[in-house]
Amino acid sequence: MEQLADQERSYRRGSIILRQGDRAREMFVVHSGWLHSSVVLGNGSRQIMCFQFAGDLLGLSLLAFRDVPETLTAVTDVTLRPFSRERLGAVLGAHPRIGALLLALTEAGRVSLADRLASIGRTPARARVASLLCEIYMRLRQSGQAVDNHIHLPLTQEDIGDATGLTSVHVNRMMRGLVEDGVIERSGTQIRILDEKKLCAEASFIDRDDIDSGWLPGSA
Amino acid sequence: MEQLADQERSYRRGSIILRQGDRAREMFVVHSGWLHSSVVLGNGSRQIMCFQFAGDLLGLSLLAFRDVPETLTAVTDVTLRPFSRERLGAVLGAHPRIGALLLALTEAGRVSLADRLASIGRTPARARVASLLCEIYMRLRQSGQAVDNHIHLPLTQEDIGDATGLTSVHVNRMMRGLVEDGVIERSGTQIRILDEKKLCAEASFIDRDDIDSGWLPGSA
DNA sequence: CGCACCTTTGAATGAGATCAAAGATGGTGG
DNA sequence: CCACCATCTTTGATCTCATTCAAAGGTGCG
Repeated sequence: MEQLADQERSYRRGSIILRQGDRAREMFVVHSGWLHSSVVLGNGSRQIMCFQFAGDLLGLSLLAFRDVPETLTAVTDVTLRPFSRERLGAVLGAHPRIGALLLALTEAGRVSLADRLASIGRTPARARVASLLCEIYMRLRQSGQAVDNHIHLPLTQEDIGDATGLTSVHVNRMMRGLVEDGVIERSGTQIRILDEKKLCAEASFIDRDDIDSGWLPGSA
Repeated sequence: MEQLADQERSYRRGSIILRQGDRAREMFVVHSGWLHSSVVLGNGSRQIMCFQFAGDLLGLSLLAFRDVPETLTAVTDVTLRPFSRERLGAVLGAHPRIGALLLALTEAGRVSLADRLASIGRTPARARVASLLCEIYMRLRQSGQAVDNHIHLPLTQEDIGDATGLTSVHVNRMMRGLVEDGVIERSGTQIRILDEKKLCAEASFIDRDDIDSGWLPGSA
């Protein structure tokens, strides 16, 4: 399905792949590594919207807007496979099923963003941090990147703050609290989930079903 | 394009069209009226995600999930035109262009949600209220429902609070402040934008381009 | 006209921000 | 291999914005 992409491209940790406001050229499939998309506001503060892992699609906003609405930053070293809008258009024309599948994926992304919005808008700091950890943990586990309740979290507390709408100082206190209460364990960038149930409960975490593709039109 | 829908259905102001957690049956096109989609968390608080007006699509999450993730509530009396997933699937199979267009629309919805997330996560109360007013005003104006800088806002301050992550008490104080500073004017559910520039500036409002559909595959 | 709901206002409280500075950590170059 | 420097984490004190609680006006619908 994703032979539509060109050859791989590599970026260093910290690189900016797309900058908000730039004219968009292409979209990407993540081949390896972590990224996040964020918005920087007039007052200089940053809101991280979501994190992307291997297999995720980047820059689909190009489908709707000429100018990139969100900055894409590499959290770790990454490799991406770019593809153009025209190429995607051709594929969609030939394979309607792929269009429908993309539609479902995008919609799932929207729901995930909505869940984060509820977390930030309506829960206290500790729940927001728990929610972020929970979401990342679940996603990594689903793609086999969580071994034994144990994940690699290459984010600074500043990053976590920008994703949860908190200051890094307060993130520190909340994480510390989660450790003290035996919910998680930390050493460096490694995190172990000691009490998944409690973590999910504190986060008001909603575990969404897997994507349901039974309705898709027949493949062409 | 939207002959795929069945006959119109009417709902009273305050009705719940879809309830989170229910098994989804169908999607809708808004024919007339206002709605909003929201999530209620375990602690009883509610986060309103977005508002829908005539022409908007409802319940697309059915494309990805069996269970409805967000509650859909009628803000005013509304009329909707339902359509099924299978019907949409058939249309997509026959007209890839429509799939691509839907993809662009959904992506635009995602970006709009991201803008709200930035507002709630990273701006103070007054900016959040300004941002919500700004967004609603722009959307209504685009669909010709704003006459002379003047809109009908059928929301309680509680609603506005649930959309901005604030309490209704604080929303009241912020709105009052905007009035005192000559940014808006209110009487009942009517709102007049006196200083659009100032409103946008306070809101860190980002006016997105119109949707760009030049790349779509040829119609079938 | 009366009742339900919404808006407005004030005072007290509290969660999270801000400011500042002292430890850790790790990557880099010598 | 070690030392150094930049970056990140941790901690404390103080401040402030927003919440909470409570009660008094408005408004419109039945």
